Amino acid sequence: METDLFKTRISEEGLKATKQREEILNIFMTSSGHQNLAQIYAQVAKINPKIGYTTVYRTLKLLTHLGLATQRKFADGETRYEPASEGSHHDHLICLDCGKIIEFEDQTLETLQNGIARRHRFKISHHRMEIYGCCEECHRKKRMGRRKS
Amino acid sequence: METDLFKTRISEEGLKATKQREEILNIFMTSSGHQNLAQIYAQVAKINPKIGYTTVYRTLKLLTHLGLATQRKFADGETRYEPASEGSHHDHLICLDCGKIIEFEDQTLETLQNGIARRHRFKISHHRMEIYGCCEECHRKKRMGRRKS
DNA sequence: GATGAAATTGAATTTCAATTTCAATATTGA
DNA sequence: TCAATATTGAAATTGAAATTCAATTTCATC
Repeated sequence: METDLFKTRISEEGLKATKQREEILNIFMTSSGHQNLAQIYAQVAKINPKIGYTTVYRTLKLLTHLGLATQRKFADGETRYEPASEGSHHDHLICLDCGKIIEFEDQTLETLQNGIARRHRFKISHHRMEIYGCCEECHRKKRMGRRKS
Repeated sequence: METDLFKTRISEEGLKATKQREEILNIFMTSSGHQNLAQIYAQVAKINPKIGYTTVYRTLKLLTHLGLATQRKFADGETRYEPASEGSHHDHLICLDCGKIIEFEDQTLETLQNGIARRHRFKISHHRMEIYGCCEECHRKKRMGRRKS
């Protein structure tokens, strides 16, 4: 379980492993990813309603700091979190109709960005690539709808 | 001047061309781009302090709707605007040290995203690619600083 | 140029997520 | 166990974005 890594990392930082943090960690790590705070809090509250919103907020911030979570901001401006264990680097396809977020990895993209950076004498820290549009499912639904009318 | 296109577009939409809008448009179109509302408002206020923050806010929203401005949200979450006339499509290199935003265009990237979308049976509307890191200037400064100490 | 319906303005307010405060409580090492 | 220190969670605060509404302006028509 991630709990061990969590305990190690947390004591390395001189912080304390609490019931709440472990509970939030477990729920979060087994969650589907790309959730906003309200969604994560809702999951936590279902299991332990005594844990406050603030604690969930601070724990996600902590997990991000510890490298166990990744914070994402897509075009809608909401802050979302995903467990950091999922394939170290990937980008996203985002459906504008249903909000579905699909992850993808592309080695060519990584190579390409190196070239772009080199041309501008820019030292890369990280990048972000998002493709917005319509997912297969929504596209199919649209076609169906058109046919019916 | 863009004012003519603005007047055309605005009457097409059944809206009205006002002094404030024209003034904001002129200031914005000749600005350096990638500014947030507060920065644009500050520029406007310097020239005409009677124009309210709200009007600047609504005018930028309007210009975006008319296709004369583009709204951008980078990782810091701030909403920025750039005149839409600048090369129709481009992406950004963002310096984490000085905040500089460099635009780039890359045809290979466009081709690449088409492939990614096709593999996921995804219909592209648009994309966003940002590379974060350190610009040449800041990198040089860092090296200098290190040498001195 | 005058008129009035409709749109716009701008100060103030509201919204809402993100963040901070602070007193009560829990954790950890000695 | 104890004390030092960190954490919790309700409530308050912040700040950008968005809305409200009375006063004002625009513009097509006369």
